[in-house]
Amino acid sequence: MRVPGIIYTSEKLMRGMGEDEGPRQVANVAHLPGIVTASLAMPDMHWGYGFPIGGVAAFEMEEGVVSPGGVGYDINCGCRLMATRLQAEEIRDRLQALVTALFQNIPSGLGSRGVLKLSAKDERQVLTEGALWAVRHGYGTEGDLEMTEDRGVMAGADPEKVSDRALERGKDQLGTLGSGNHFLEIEVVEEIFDREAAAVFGLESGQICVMIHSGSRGLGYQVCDDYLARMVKHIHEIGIPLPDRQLACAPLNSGRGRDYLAAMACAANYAWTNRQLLMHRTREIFEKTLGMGPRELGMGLLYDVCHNIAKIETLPVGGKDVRLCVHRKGATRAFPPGHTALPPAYRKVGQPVLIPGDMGTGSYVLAGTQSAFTESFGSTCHGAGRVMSRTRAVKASRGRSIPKEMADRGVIVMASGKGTLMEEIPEAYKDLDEVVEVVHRAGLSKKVARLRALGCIKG
DNA sequence: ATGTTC
Repeated sequence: MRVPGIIYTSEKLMRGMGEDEGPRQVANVAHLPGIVTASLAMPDMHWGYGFPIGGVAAFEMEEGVVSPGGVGYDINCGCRLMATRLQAEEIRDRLQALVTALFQNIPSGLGSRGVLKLSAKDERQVLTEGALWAVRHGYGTEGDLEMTEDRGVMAGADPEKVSDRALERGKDQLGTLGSGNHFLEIEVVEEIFDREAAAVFGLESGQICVMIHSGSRGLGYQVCDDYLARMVKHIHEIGIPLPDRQLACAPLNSGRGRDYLAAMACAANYAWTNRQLLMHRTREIFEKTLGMGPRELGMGLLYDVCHNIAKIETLPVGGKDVRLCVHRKGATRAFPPGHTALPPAYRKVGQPVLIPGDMGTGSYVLAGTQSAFTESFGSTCHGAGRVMSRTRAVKASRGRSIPKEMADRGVIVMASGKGTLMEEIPEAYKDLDEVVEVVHRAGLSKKVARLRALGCIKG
């Protein structure tokens, strides 16, 4: 190991990890060339492809590497939260109608196709412009871009570096939710922990919000797969033996490294466009179902932030500002108060951090901190994190009616695939409250509000 | 996460 491994966790969460390979993977990552300070993991960490999910690793630009496994298969998987002007009691009687309408009008599930069929030219524009493409075509407003991390566009995207197969998979999946842990959820603000930050973010108790958790769909998957294959082929050129082939990577200053970053940026832009379209459709569905106008409904974007990405960022290392390639795989950016990357409206309190829970549980809104900036490369956790494999979860769900169990917990869940619900049972995940408590106490982000799920659509 | 191994 070139640097230490550091896991932010609690005794309870660590015990729950059992034989999980995550901690070993934290150590494996610490072998990579150019890694800076430490290989980190957040309390929601668990086994992933090469790098642990919930992992953070930063590499210096000259000697360092970029690794597709350090980003994950779902490039720019992330969350966006919309804050409505509605109070929970106003929509109690319309909740089922809303969930049904969302389920019927938002394509979800494995291989789902969207309403849009992109021309080759439009798809290239999506890949370079990101969420701006959606806004230019009438799906949302300039204000939405203001509240999206990096305004919903990553620089350096080059569609020439994206394979024909990835382009093919992407052309009809825009505006689709996907499968697995992805969801669109109607939630109510249940508890406020930080009144000042909540007020700045426009959150109040009893308020209805909508959380969208989705990513870059088949296109991002294909980009990851293509570049893993290419990097594994040249793995010997790294010059040192790697503890795991799944750590396949390329020097940041190599052709392969630059090509991956250019293709990854395309997938990131696709994901931001996707969440922008999902949000626009959600606004239309709320308006139609409730018979209300946009003014009355609110439904402004509170924030959109990704949790699977590699980004070139300037961060303090040993008291000096250094340009680094920060890999966040199942980890969320959590930039501090005053940082220029934040929308001016939020600069006083820090970046909104959106933490999706497991199915039907709800979400947290946190705020980024100065300690995250100096300690964890401006990063915090990304969710509850699996504690059970998908296959184990399916086994544990046999003979049960998951929708009924969710209904008994007071959450309406509609899903296109029965298998997904079985994989996503709450007991397959860690305790979200415990995960958030760890990052809060460690100072990596501070609790602002907890939202409880009311209705949820899934793949 | 993923047209769940073209």
